[in-house]
Amino acid sequence: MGRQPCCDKLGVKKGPWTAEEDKKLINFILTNGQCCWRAVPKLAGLRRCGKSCRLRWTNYLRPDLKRGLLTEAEEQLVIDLHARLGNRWSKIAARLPGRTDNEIKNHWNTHIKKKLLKSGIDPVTHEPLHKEAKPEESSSYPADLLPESSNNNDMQEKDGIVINSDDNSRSPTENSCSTEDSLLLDSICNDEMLLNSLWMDEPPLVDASWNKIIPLAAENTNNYMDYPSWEDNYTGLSDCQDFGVHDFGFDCFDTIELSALNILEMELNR
DNA sequence: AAGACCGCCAACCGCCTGGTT
DNA sequence: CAACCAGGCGGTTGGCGGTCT
Repeated sequence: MGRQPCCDKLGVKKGPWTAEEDKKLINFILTNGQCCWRAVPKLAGLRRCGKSCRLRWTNYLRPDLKRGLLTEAEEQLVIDLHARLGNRWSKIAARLPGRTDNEIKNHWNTHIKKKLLKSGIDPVTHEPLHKEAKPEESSSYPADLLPESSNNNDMQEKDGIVINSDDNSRSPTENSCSTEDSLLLDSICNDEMLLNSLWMDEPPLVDASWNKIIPLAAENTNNYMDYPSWEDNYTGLSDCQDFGVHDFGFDCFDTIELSALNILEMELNR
C-alpha cells in the first residue's frame, strides 16, 4: 500500500516553472503568507502540486536567498558541519543564512566532494582515503579544507556520528576569509550552544527561514533587524515594519513586487 | 561547424516525522 | 493508540548550457 500522492496527479503540471507561475506563487505568498501548501496551488491558480510550490518557494523564490556560489567561508562551514552532521542538509543549511538545503546538497555533490577526494579525503567519513599510507598524520586536510573535527583529539560520538567537544580550539575563520564571512563563522562555529542545538530539536539561534521573519517582525520590529540578508535585499520592507501576515498586502507590495519582478526578469534574461 | 561529452542545478520522488483526530 | 494528513527531508534524475574533440 503506497502513500496517497500529495496531490491529484491528473492535470498537475511538472517540470520547469514559468515566469508566469513564479509570479502567481510570489503574489500569493506575499499576500497570504505561507500556510497549507496543499491548498496553495488551487488558491494561487496554479496547476502544480503543493509540494512543488513549497520547493519552488523555499529553493528559488524566497526573497532572502543568497545567489551565486558559496563563499570560501561558507564552503568551509559546510565541510565542518558535514563532518559532524553527515548528510543532514537542512541542519547544515540552517547554519548558513540565505542558503537552502538543496543548494548546499548540490554544491557538496558537485564541488566539495571532488575537492575533498582530490585532497585524498573521504567525503563521507572525512578521514584520509588511504589512512594506512600515512597513519602518523592527525589529519590529511589541506589548510583550506580543514574541518574542526579533524584537527582536534577531543572527539565524542553521538548516535554514531563524530562530534567535537571542543569547538573553540580553532575555527576555519583562520583562513583568508572576508570579515563578514569570519563573523559568520565566529558566530556559528564557535558557539558550543548552537552546535549542541543541532543535536537537540531546539529552535536554531540563527535561522534563515524566511517564514519566521514575518511573525517576528509583527510582534517585535527589533527582532526583524537581526536578519541582515532580508534587510539588505529588501530595504523597502523597513517602510512597513508593522506588517503581519494579513497586513502584508498591497500597501507595501510595490517594493516587494519589484523584487519579485527582478527575479522574474533575471529568469527571463537567462 | 557539429556532434559528443560533461557538469551543474532545478525539480521530482518516496520516505519519514510530527501533529491532529 | 491507531489512522490519517501535511510538511519536511534526502536521494536521484533529467534537461540545459558549456566545453571538448
